Amino acid sequence: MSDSSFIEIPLVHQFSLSDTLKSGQLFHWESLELEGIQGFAGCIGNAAPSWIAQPDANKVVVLASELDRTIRYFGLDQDLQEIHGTFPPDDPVLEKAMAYCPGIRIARQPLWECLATFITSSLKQVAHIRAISLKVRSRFGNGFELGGQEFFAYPSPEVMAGISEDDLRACSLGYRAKSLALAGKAIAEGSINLDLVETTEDESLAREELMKLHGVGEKIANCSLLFGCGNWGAFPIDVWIERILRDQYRKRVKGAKLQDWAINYFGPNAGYAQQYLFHFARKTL
DNA sequence: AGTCAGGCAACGC
DNA sequence: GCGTTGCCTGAC
Repeated sequence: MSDSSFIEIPLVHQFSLSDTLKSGQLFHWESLELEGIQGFAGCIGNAAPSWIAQPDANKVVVLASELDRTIRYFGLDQDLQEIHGTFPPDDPVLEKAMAYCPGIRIARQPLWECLATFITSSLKQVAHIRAISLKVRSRFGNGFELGGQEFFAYPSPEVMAGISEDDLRACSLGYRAKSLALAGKAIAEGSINLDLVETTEDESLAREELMKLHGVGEKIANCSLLFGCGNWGAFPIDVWIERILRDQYRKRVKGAKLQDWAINYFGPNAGYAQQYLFHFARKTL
């Protein structure tokens, strides 16, 4: 591979590849050194693997062949100032969280692999989610070679629909195997329409469509909207966010009431604010 | 050995 | 509507 296969991306705003990869939205990127540069590689959708590295804070390089895909996926084209401008003013907790990890971006994952991965995340820790993702990809997804390592795309809904629940259970999925198998079938046969979820302007319609799936509740639906549909207004509440809203923001309510408060308080990019709070809470509290 | 995780559905009230 | 309980698995 020649030097010309890399392209350096001009950074307009702060970016931290490492924080973004560790912020609980992406679970399949693996460290890979190419031509002496330490980076990370992974498949985006069904395409050949992408690779990205950040040799120093202001320098990001990617594979030229996957340039546009990688920029879009990691949100390197996003206008952070505009997003931050919609956050509530004078919020010391959010300011502290943003100062802790100012380079986090919300990725734009292909919706199906995002949804499927979060279906498998229920009541699991990050290391488990990574292990499950790797097993599902390597057993059932298309394989590619890059830099002497093998990488796998996430199996399509059609492929997933053809896998038995027992074969999925062999990927350490436990009771989540049923949900994943059913989701593949529902999407492959068209009873759940992911194109609608992705394109509709009606957020509640999109959320309801996702929640028709067995194993998809409020939290996983919101993760899919936020990380898979670019809907930065969606605000997933997991135990970490619930904890920080309770302890730092002194909110005593739960469930739908907490959700309503957060959407209203954090504004149109509430989900983006959530990502800073989440990473901050998980790493420091 | 028991407990507990980045949730959900089913069931009880 | 609200609160409780079981669920696969792996890590401590």
